[in-house]
Amino acid sequence: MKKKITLKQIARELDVSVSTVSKALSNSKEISEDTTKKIQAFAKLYNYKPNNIALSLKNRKTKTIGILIPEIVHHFFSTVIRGIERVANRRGYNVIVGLSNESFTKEIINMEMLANGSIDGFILSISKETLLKQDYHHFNATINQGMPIVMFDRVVNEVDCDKVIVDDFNGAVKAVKKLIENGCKNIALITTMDYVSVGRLRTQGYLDAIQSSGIEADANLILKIDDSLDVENHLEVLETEIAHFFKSNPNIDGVFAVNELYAVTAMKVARKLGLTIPDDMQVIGFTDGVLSKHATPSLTTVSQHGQKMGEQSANLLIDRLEAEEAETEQYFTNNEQKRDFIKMVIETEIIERESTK
Amino acid sequence: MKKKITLKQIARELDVSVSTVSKALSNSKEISEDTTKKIQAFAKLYNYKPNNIALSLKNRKTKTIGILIPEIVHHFFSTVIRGIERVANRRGYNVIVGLSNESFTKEIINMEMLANGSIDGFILSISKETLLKQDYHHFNATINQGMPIVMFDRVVNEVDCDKVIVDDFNGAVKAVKKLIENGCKNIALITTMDYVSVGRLRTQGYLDAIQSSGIEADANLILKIDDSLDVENHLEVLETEIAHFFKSNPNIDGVFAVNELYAVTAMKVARKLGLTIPDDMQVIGFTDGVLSKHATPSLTTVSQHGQKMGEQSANLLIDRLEAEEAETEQYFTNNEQKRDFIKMVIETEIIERESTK
DNA sequence: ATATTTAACGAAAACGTTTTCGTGTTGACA
DNA sequence: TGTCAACACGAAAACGTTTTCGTTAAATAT
Repeated sequence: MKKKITLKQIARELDVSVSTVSKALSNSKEISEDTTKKIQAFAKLYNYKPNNIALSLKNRKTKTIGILIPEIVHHFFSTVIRGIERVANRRGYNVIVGLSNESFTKEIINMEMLANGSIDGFILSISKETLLKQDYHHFNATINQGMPIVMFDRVVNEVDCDKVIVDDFNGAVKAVKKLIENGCKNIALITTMDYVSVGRLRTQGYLDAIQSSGIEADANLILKIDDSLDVENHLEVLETEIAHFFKSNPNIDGVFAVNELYAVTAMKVARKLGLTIPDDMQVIGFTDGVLSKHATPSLTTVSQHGQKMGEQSANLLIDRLEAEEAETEQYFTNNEQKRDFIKMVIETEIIERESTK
Repeated sequence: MKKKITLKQIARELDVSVSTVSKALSNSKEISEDTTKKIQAFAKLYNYKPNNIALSLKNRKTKTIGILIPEIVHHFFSTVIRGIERVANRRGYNVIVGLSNESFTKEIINMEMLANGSIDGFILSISKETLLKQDYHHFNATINQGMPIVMFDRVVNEVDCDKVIVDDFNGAVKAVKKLIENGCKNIALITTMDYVSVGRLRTQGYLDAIQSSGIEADANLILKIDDSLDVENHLEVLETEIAHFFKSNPNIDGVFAVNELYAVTAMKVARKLGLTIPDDMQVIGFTDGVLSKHATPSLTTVSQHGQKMGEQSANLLIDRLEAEEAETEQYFTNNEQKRDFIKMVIETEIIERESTK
């Protein structure tokens, strides 16, 4: 077992000082060509690689960014991570992930665990419980300690930071308008409770699209699902609720659902009730995941481009980190020329598949 | 902006030495009750938290484990991560993830990036390209540097380390036997190319189950998909290949697929060909993901318990890390009492749903 | 009164780097 | 021969901790 070699060991072995080794390895012209070659050869032979931790301590930056998300077994979030990892890696950063599991406490614990030097900045999406409590002090606290945060998807006005969101409102409008164009007269909405902002925005988009088409919104055509309960045997509850909903409103000929699970389940229930899709009922979901692509019939969805969100978030964060760095190196700190916080909106796109005409 | 406070600053402010502050905060009885209280109060007021990087450097361990997987937008892998994160967090560790994207080179780059002090050990699943090249030197190299590795799912005999695998062979056997019990006479296999070990094992299980039932294996009933190509417009290729396969073998009444995508696609194609499931054809897939659960009809699958695999992997790794630690503290190193490498097998389980009788 | 213990604290090393600032030796030049 | 660069290298500080080993003064024992 050959433990990793350090500068000190190289120095001792070659009978030079640590500083000489360090300089030689960085090709400093302070060191003679002879010794430089000798040291570099030795270093290569023993596969020397500088210790990241020591570098982090010295440079006071870790070159890693922390991701904090509610859940990882979730197509949307994993695409976002993929996007983040992609640009992070390209720009020389690592990513460390924490899962809040939708819990306020775990969110805080994770943040504190990572904020003590392990990372240079956060990219996160707020947990449901935190949104419900509306307690955002931990975000502001870490920002105040000088650690930048980028929020994506589930964001909140109470925190001042860069944000990357999808245009939930317009996405919903687009979807509902498509249903209207396709001839739907009675369009239902299947949504979540209001405290998750994205659900709320999509609901507003639905209402707006309906009303702007001269149709009168009918409260009976809106089904709100409480998903705060146990997720596992949630499925049957969901099916029976939707079944009941469809039976009480037999005139429904179009459905807009705020996520793909609701949409797919709606299709399944409709089919069981003897309806054919898209002839009797057209369905559009939000979030373009595996389910949408492989359901039968495949589902028309509003794509939110998770990977792109991740990439943008990472770029925003790293841009800010490197701006800070440049600023620090400036002698005359030109009056706190801070970049303003950016709210980036990722446009949605409708992916047409078999569930609409 | 209140930057994080350090021991040195506390010491200066309170006019004591750094050592005193450190000791007071750890409740050393070397320090008088008065000063201890004073220091602790001050530390609390300024929300002092020790810097993780400094601790890592001092202790020569980072309390974080590196995950290296081929892909994250993949239900199985994300459940594994969830499992890892769960026990890692419970046992005081963070996780840092790298994605190889099924590429040999990215796998190496990621390993080298993390192996230089950033983590204490690896949990990984080998990329397809690496399996194809059969070049495992980078794994052995990092192991030789004293960094423990746990491999899961896609493992390989050439590397000596702890491994967590699912019983692919028996899982396949179980699935095929169930099809036989259910009356299937001509059972097809849809699988991948052989170089991914799990695919090979599942294929062997299929063959074994068929033969042990007295049926003669028919090479025509095996469809091998080459998934090394572009994944995105892979779907249509997949569908046409399966359609062609089904048409040339109209007698097929049972299908075992080595992953859920193949299984769901098979169902879709079968349906288009006018077959009803499970009456005309029964289908069982491997890997219990979202697709299986929400397909119509829902898919009977062999569950590989990804989260459990993750949990076991993390426990194996951390156990080894802490064993090493204990060993280091021992004065009389009792003759390299190393724990042998463990190969843990996670039993599969058949989840019965609508695609079988 | 002297010796010894104890209490309470500080100095310094160590973890592995990088970088600034010497310092000694050489050679060139006046 | 004396002065000064240039060259090649080393010492030390710094990043933020923890821990070992003093050190001083007071308290106790003899």
